[in-house]
Amino acid sequence: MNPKETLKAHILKTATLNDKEFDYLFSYFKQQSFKKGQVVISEGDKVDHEYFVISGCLKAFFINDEIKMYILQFAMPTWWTSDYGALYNHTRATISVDCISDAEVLCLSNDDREKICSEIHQAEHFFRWRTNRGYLASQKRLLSFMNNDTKARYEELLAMYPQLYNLVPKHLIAAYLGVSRETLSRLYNAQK
Amino acid sequence: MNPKETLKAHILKTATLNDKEFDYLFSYFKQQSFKKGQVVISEGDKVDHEYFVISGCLKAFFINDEIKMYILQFAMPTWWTSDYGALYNHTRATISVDCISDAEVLCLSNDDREKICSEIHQAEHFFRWRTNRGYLASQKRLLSFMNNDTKARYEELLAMYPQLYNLVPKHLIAAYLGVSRETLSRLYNAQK
DNA sequence: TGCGGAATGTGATGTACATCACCTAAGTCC
DNA sequence: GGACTTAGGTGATGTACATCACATTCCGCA
Repeated sequence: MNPKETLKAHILKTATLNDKEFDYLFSYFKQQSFKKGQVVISEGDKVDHEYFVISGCLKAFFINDEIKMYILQFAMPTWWTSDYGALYNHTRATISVDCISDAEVLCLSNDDREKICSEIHQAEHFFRWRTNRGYLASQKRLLSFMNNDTKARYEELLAMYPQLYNLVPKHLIAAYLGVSRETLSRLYNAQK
Repeated sequence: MNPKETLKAHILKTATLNDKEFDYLFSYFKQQSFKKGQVVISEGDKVDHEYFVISGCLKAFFINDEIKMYILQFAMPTWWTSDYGALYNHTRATISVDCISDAEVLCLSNDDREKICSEIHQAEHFFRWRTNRGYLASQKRLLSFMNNDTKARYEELLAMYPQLYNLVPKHLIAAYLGVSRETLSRLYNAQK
């Protein structure tokens, strides 16, 4: 499926737009290609776009003072990613985004999103529901963090996204789970 | 400030509604009073309302298999609370909500919210931004969980909401931080 | 094709936290 | 106002994880 059809199918799941409206909306998106390892948003950047993933896999991550990385999100096809804190509050990026594999994305500016949302009620409806799903996912992950040990969270992650096992190096999985790579290694190499 | 004015001021911060539109929107809210300890949503309930806090403090929490409680949110005046997962997906409550103190709330059904959102574009706009803020807060808390130790998270919480220190028993603070009450007690009673 | 860096495995050791057990003080209810 | 419950403090002990150190394997690239 091409980028336009992918986005269309994605949006029509939650909003009702006719072809003309969708074409108008789509005209604000720019397609971009990235190579594996390429940086999309770097800490300190001015952030004014968000990204809809067509193919490949990106990661959104935070690096703390001790140069330790925590991954907030693996962004797979049909997922959206950016530093939303910086995007909405017009502050510099604290979250970085880069590419785990070659990737195709559709890119939309914050201003254009707000313009579309104010012009097309159903577009605003779509973005409300998209954020909603993100909120629920984040809350679920928070609960899992408090309630489950590392092993349970690891199995939960792989059950939800089996592709990650082959696609993503283990030290990045560890950075998503919030444990050291050594601990993760010991976990799934335990004899028992 | 009375409930109606409180809600109005809250909504007008992010949306543009004239008096007639706001009065119409407000007509869907029902006012409710709760006593300290009273239960608003109990695990297993059918959930069809969300709650806007006028006064007092509620908590939204999860209880795991070992009867350990984790607090997702302390809901203070002008905050919204519910089991949003259950509310949006029409499933039974896994999150419970009850009152830490006597409380006044305005209550809105899921159906009515969706009706209002489809009728008034600016209402949809408001609810998009509300969810947005929730999403960003949740993501921030997730990062804090991965990056900071308990002491730092405790100080972060009290710096952000100083009222909690007197309003909320310490074992509930511990349940919010995701540590045992013993650990929290030792933390701030340490001599050094 | 072979070199250098990245990814991964594994042992030794330290530490933050949980858990259990028990104690005291402060509500709260008939 | 005494009895019972709830909040909170503190010691002893166990454990899941981090950290450091080093070995090994993999893999892109000049």
